Amino acid sequence: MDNNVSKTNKVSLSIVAEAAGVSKMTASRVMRGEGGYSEKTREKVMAQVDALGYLPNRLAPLLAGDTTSTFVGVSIPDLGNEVFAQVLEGIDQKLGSHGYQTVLGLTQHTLEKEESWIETVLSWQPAGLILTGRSHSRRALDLLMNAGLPIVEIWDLNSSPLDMNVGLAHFDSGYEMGRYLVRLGYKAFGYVGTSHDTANAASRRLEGFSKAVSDGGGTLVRQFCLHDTANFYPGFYGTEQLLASGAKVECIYFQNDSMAFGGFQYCERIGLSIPRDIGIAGWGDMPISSVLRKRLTSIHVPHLKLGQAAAEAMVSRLKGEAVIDSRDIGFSLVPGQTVREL
Amino acid sequence: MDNNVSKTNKVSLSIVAEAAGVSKMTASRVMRGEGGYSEKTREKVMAQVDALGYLPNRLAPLLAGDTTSTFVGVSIPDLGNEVFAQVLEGIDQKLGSHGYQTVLGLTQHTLEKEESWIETVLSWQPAGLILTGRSHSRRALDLLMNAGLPIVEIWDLNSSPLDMNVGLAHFDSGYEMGRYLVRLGYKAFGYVGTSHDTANAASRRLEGFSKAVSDGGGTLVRQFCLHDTANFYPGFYGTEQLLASGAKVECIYFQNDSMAFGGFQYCERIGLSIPRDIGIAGWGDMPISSVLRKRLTSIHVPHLKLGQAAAEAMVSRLKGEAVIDSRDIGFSLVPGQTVREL
DNA sequence: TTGAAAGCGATACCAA
DNA sequence: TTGGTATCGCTTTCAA
Repeated sequence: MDNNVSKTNKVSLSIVAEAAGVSKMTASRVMRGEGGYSEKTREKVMAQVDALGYLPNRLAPLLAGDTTSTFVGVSIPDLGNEVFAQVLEGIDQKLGSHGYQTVLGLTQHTLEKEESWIETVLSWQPAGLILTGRSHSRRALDLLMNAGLPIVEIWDLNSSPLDMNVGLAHFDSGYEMGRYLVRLGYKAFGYVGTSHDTANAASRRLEGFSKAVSDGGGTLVRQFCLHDTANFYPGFYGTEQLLASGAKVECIYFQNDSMAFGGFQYCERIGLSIPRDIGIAGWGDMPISSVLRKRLTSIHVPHLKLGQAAAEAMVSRLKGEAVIDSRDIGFSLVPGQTVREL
Repeated sequence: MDNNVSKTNKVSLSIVAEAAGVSKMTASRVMRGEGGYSEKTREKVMAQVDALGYLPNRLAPLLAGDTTSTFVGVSIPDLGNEVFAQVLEGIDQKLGSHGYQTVLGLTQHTLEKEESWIETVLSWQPAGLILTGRSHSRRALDLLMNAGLPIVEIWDLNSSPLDMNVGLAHFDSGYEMGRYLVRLGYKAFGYVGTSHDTANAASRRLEGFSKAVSDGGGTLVRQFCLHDTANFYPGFYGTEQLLASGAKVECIYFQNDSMAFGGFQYCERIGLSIPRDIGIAGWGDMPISSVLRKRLTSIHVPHLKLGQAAAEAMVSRLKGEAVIDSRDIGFSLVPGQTVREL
């Protein structure tokens, strides 16, 4: 009378056990291969596993609280910015190689989206969380504290992380670029970037840059922050706006290389020669730079490695190994050919 | 750093209920706001929810089988190819706006990784799966059949999808480009792409292109498939190899615009003028094209929309609404300025 | 080497 | 408007 043909052809462990003529427990032991059964039993069970296409339900042991889950929540601002795509790729690669899966959350740079994503993902009992950025909403912080699971905050270097931290000193990278450009003799600068919340890493780069410029006696004449993704076209368009504003700038600092390339293209389009007429500096040392005749003056950051290091920190912690709380992934200046020489 | 959290301060519904002096069921009703309780009771319960920082465990109702989960597995080949990053962004945006979350799987273009990811993700009872590509390993197919949940296969247009399908006719898009270029008078072609499994969409574009070329009396003189990501540098390097091989080509067809731009840069580097000396055609009408003085001759594909449409199909199905099994997202030829004129 | 029973957290169902 | 009980799939604990 009982057609086990219910709409979901769920094959559970007890069905397998029954078919194999053993108890649930025995079947469970065989599945986990932890010993305590005869070879003959193993064969009987495995035969049914294959025949029925049994796939364990990992939610059950998780509920029972014996195990910790194998997925890690990862929040990323957006994927239109190639830099974040690379970080995510690094995270997922490394997580995957250790048997963990990525649950993605795109926050679009807003703390509200991050908060609601955190709430949802937490309700699934993830093993841990990897979050981009150091600032979180009040409620998100409460949730995170309460959850008490491993957290890696990436991107920014953070002297007082929630838990673990992998990132780089954005302010310093901006400062170094500013100092470099001032030393080359530039005095009047422009900036083109995108604007999200004010507390993001790009703003901190700009702060560092700005400080270096004023420390060196130069001026940040004008800055344009567009409401857009930090990609090619906004760089192009932002540069158009900057130059059209009448600001006299000798060199433009961009949020990243994609935007810098967009700006580069705009400058050449209107007949400016680079670096003769105007200097261009980016950030990230992104892939496009490798094919340009004039390599972009930029800051090299190992994005993929940053993601991998974050995932490694998470995995180590989950395995109960010792983990360095904070890791500086570093950066280095790439002189390039888009600014004048000394 | 204190790990007073290791014991997981599990606040369960019964703890909340007890603290509020009501039964689990009453507390449950309040949490779900489905009515059937007094205002006073609601207040008592919510006060404890706040005080204890209670967060529901979504795994429990899932286990009981009453609900279907709110996460969708999404497999993507890689994120180094901007095109896929956009598709993923479209998927996650749309999924998120309907309360679903993305569980990411990067397959690195291998069926084996896809298979093992499918197995893992299935064991968490996802609501559905969105898979890139039409080909799956034998075992993956078995798993998918057995799971019996909604599946959207994206990227390729597929006349016999496992379930639902959102994509475009890659062969046709290659054919259209080939025909266009032949009509412009080109006879000898080269191709530069990346090689993964042979059954992927890019190969189908190449097949279509190749057919159009021979139909039009032209020749595909040489093709280079690199083991790399379809990004700028491989396009640059592949073009170098192609031209160094001594093949006489008048026009090069690339796997996508990123590679095409890399090739463009190589050609100009060695003094070739485009399109005077050699023609360049890409695919995808990717963001970089918007800032180039000479827009790339390409095929426009609405990547973000493709991702969104896939997520919409999934959500509709999950809501029990009628869904068109197969959706052609379309493409259109972008003439550009990197090939000769008629 | 095997099995029976309890329990994880939440909800459906039925009772009061 | 409330609460008790069974249940989902699996593992732990304790017995045989």
